[in-house]
Amino acid sequence: MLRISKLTDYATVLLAHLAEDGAGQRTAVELAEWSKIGLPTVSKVLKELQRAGLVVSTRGARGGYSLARSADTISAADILDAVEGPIGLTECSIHPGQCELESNCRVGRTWQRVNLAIHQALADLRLTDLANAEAGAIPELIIRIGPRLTIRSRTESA
Amino acid sequence: MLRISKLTDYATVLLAHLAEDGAGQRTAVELAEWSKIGLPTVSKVLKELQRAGLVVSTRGARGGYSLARSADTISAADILDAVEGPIGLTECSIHPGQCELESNCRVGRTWQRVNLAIHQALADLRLTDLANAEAGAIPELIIRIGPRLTIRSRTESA
DNA sequence: TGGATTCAGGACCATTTTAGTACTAATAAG
DNA sequence: CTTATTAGTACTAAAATGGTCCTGAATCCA
Repeated sequence: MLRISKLTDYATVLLAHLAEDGAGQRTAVELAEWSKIGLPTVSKVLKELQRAGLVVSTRGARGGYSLARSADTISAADILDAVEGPIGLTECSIHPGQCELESNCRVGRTWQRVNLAIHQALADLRLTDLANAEAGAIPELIIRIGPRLTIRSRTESA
Repeated sequence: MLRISKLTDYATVLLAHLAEDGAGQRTAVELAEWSKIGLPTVSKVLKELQRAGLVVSTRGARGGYSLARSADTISAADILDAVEGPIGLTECSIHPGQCELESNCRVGRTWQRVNLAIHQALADLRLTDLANAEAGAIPELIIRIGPRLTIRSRTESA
């Protein structure tokens, strides 16, 4: 099934920590120690998040990273886009017209719509939700593609 | 953003063709010529689909491949699972407990639920839909994660 | 001013994954 | 028996991924 990269996963872990009450500013070293992720890797991820504008950094002694805006204005889609770039589900999601198969291909359009739908759903999932998962902040999660069925999953499985 | 592999894309193209009216049985050679995908690759994909039970094959002269069951009982999730295996969005979606970060990690559970939701949504997207995308067979596509927002996208964008 | 701290920007490498190929064996038809 | 066609598997090449390292730039503080 679909996968997010480890680096994206790290990014969400780190951002969720920065989003905790009064976390304020943290250095890469602190975040690495807390998360048990290697320092160089933590640095790399944070640098990418900085470029994407999700965190702000201050250099020098007493520097560090903090969220660039409030946790409920940062979405999972923002994080994905920041770390993995806007990679589509299929080649033709990003570069339409470059696929030789397109003449025969009836499935491309559908994949593009699936891609869009997932993206939009993730845009509705906020860092606040990620950070407070166990507090039951995500009471339901619905993904529906096509008119037939709706699946609901309540917080505790099922 | 999330990505499906090229092989999975090929699989949907090929299956969609097999699902067309009266397509019946086709050889790997025919499918390769029609789709413009290389023969060895087509063969590889079809073999995987056969192992997964999505197509049936007959060997020997006059052999070939055809759908194992009707196109509306084959879902996009079936195809993904067949070609890519049940890879989760994150490591801990598949092997819970093997991640050193889990103690601190508040985000894992959420990703697992996103993973599940996407999977279930794809289970509702049938080969019939993929094959007939332009006939408007997918009037709406809704993915919702979290209680806040619902996004609808009608067939012709937006 | 100079040293210490901390981030920025790359280059770089190792490993894994993905895509694609090739070869041999098995099965079926005629 | 010959031809057509899939099954299985091993293999290779290319790309993506994860992770490291080094050098430079900003900032603080003594």
